[in-house]
Amino acid sequence: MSNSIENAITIIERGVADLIPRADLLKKLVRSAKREEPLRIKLGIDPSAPHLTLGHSVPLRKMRDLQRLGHTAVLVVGDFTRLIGDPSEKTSTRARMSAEQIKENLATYETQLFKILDPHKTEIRYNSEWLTPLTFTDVIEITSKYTVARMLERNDFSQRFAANNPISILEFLYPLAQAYDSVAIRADIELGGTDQKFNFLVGRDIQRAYGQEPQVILTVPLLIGTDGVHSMSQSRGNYIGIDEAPGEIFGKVMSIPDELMESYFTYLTDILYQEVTNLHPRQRKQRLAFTLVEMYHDQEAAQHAQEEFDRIFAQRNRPTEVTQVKLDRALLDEKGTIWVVNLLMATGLIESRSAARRLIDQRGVSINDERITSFDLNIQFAPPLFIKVGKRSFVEII
RNA sequence: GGAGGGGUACCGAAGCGGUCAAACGGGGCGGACUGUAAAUCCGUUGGUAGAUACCUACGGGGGUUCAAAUCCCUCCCCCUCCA
Repeated sequence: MSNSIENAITIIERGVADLIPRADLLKKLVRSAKREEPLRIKLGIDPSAPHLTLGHSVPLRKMRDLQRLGHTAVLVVGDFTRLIGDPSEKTSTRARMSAEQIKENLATYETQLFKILDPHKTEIRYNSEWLTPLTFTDVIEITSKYTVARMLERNDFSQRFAANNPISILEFLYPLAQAYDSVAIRADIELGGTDQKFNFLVGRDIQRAYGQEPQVILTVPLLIGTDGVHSMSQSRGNYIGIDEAPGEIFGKVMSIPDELMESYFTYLTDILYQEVTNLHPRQRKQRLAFTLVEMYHDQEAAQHAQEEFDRIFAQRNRPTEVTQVKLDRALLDEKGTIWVVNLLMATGLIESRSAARRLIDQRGVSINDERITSFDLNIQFAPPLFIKVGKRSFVEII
């Protein structure tokens, strides 16, 4: 075996959870090298939320590795499946979406995708392209190639079946549809999170049934979100978007539980965790935050974000830049004063007057660095008024 | 087709005529402590009200009652068992 193939395998295997079967990958790599034909690597993209998160970046970074080895990324957008939704899914994560919604989300995807991927080696395909034209006859043919028993091999299904929880027929169709995607794009490798393993395996079988060589399965671990408990997702709100502002990314990273640092370093950066274990946990996390901001913005932004962070949270100073909100002068009385509650509402940071009162009661509000202790208070309006709500929200009223 | 169980706030789950804006747990938010970490402790978690009052809320609609999340009717939805 040539050095370059060996080298490629090493790169591909780094940070991977499953590689099934390894021998097939080898075979494909060798053939690809010999024929100078790039492998087609499939990665499913779910258009259900507008941002790409650090969670998505895990398989995307793996994809980038593969691109660097010369292979082609084929991103399959599940627009068809999204249009249909899933009746048995109560978490609403699989709710039906309109074509417009999907389109809107997708519009924001490309620039985000190409922060990681090489656009010249990327194909973006929509599965409605080949799924929509299928007839019922076609669908029946596909279903005839798989059995219920095999479907029930999926953990999720078998558990629900055993617990007498409903499984809709449609859910059986999803893995088949996804498998058919692999047929349609002639995938050599399918890449994704470990939760996709079963679907990927179905893909192999269906490809075989259609006379294709089965794809190799490459899964990466699911990244735990900022809450330290559940995998990162936008519906859960425990995510960090790669298109978020530098300060946001930095702050969110600093708030992740320490236990997450190793996986974040390993799956999100090129830094080896062993290189940073000697640092104080706070320094280590700071390094992580800095690196991630640098990756998705630039070094200057990272520097700035770090300084701001220290300024606000370590030294408890005001941030250098604060959102400014112009006060509607009609809210002022003849004496030029304004009721605190109204002032807080003007910041746009608070949902209701009741919430504003609560916040004041809980000593969570300060104006010009002075803590407000009563909501029965009129403030002399001498702009700018610097208002702090909670630990991390600042507004300047002008 | 038949029998039964259920739909309560962000989630889970009590309540089953008044004392219910609704116990309890989780989550969220605020405060203390800190490394905006974790853990811990305290508070808070419908809206309006310059606050002891009002309005909207317990699947939808209608009714009984001085009074309903709680009783009745009806509709919708979910689950289980039998066929």
